[in-house]
Amino acid sequence: MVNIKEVAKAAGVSASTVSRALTGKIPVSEDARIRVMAAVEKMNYQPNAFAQGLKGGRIQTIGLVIPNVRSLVFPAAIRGIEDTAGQHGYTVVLCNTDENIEKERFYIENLRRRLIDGFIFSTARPGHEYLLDLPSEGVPVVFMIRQLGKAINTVVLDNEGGAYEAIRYMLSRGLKNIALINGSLDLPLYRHRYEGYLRALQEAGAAEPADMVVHGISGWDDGYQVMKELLDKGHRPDAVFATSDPKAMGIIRAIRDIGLRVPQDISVMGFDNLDFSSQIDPPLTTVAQPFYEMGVRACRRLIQMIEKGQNSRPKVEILSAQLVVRKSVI
Amino acid sequence: MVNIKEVAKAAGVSASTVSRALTGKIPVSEDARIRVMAAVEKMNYQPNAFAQGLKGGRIQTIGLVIPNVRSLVFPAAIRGIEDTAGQHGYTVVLCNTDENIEKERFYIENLRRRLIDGFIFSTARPGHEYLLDLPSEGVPVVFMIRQLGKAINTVVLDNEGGAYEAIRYMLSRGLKNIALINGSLDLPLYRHRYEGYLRALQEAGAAEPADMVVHGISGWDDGYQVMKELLDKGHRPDAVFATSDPKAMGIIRAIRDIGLRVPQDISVMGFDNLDFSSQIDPPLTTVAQPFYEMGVRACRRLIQMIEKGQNSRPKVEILSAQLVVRKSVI
DNA sequence: CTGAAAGCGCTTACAG
DNA sequence: CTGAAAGCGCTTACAG
Repeated sequence: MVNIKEVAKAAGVSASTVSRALTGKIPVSEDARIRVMAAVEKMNYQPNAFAQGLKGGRIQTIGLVIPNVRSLVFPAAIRGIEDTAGQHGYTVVLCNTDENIEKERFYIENLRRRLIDGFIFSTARPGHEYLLDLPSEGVPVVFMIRQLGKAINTVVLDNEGGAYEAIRYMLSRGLKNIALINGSLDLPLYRHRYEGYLRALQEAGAAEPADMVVHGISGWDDGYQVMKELLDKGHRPDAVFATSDPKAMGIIRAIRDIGLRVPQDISVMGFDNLDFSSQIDPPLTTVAQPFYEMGVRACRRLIQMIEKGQNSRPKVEILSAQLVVRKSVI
Repeated sequence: MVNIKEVAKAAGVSASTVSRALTGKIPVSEDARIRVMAAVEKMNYQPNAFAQGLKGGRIQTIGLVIPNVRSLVFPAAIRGIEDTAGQHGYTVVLCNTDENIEKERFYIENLRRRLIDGFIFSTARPGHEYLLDLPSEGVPVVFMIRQLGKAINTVVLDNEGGAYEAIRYMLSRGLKNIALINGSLDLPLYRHRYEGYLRALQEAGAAEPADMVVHGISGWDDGYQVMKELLDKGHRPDAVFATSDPKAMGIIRAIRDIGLRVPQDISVMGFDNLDFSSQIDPPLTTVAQPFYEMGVRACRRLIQMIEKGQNSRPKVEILSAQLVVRKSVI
């Protein structure tokens, strides 16, 4: 590959001038600039990123740390990040941690060694407080989807509001006895969905049906299992609020397995609006998360921190959820 | 971050010796090695990857170029790649091209500038023949899922065999009139599935039902649309072979929309075995692709090429498909 | 086996 | 505005 000296020679200037013309921070005569640009163009010169990185410059790479790409919530967010990164000339390194703190630490060390410019984490949760120290070590960090305190720039959903609207809608449809099948309360996002559920119930003067409120459920198999147990115990809620679309899918299967219909006998509300949630039977009524947009915002914020520095107080950006009415709620 | 000189000082040796002790290619006295290792450990020294890269070493990063992470076939393959890469100390840069050749070229240039060690492409298709030149420019390349000739190391599915088995199974269930709703014949993988379909039909002495064979269909919306048209025209196949699970989902919706049942009235066979294909109603009978395994193999091969060089002829590795019987075929 | 030195390809303070 | 030089942190051929 052609280097800066060859370009300098071709343009009839010094390497310094080529560098200055290219970075654009230090003034260069118009004449020199034109000759350099012509040579760069002609020779298809691309500065060596290692040399630039070694000089303490940015390498224009960000690390994206998530639990698992196979979890259906992440692909859209990844696209948002990657598209935005690409527009700014950045590249994205993908890391899956499986919620495993060892893997997470490994990736952080490994990536810092490469002097990654910054990180986006979707792995924040209790036990991962050491992530909060990264900024003080000079590493720009943004949290996305999941949060952990307020000391880090964060982009999340209004989980409380989304759940609240979902329950309000179900109540408005005449549904009264609404079970909740929720994820782990370790994660604020599930805690907030629970709080939204409770608020809507309270406002309607309804009591929490405590024996039909289950936390710590994840994915369709778990969802199927817990719903089956509820049904086996004789519970017959009017509706179930599943705080993720996969759980909703398992729940629908369990309901049908005992010969009941969705939504005629039991309504099911999901949460996420995954790409295929419109395709299942019945098409899922659910709360949409703007995953792509979250990715875009998280990435923009990170790049801004990388390029302009963190000059203001960290901000927790909360995006609105949106109810998507389809056919799984009566 | 601590650099090699500080480690050298602490260990009472020269930087050269530290480097040699660490890389391990050039002999170092046992005594020196121990002192170096102790200092490295104590100071938590990590060599600067830029400096190493600048010296012409490997940067231990591979570029993964796919059409779109949101396409449900990729996440599992990505995990296979990333897990394997991680085991070897490699990091994965993810690039989405949306089948757009400009984006693809942009990424290739951008990544080569960073001296990526090699590429895995899932974007091979007619029009992308320039990818075939990469190896001659010294860039290790592996194709995964999609192939383009035989000049590149490739990991793909036995698409012909998978389709053949699917049709054989349907025939064995007494299904005769089997429609085909297929993807674009531009891609060898769909061409091969078509060939498998034809072979099974021929062997059974059945003719190709030409007016119920449609190519160029992609995704559930397309699948829904084309099935609806077929049905509207009065076609009533015994079964439909959809060459992807998303197409199968759209097809099932279309069948139900006109009041027919799956599989009692029309059976539907998918292809892919996506994570959620067991969860839909009816649970999808389909042909499983070992996506994770394909990722593992592709990544292993690439790392081998990076570290050992391409010393043998390129190989096209063909993995077996497996029929997964569930409930959408009678 | 070991150290001093050169050099990878940039950027930037220094001197003009 | 411009060039020569230093230096980022490594690795490795060179000399011993």
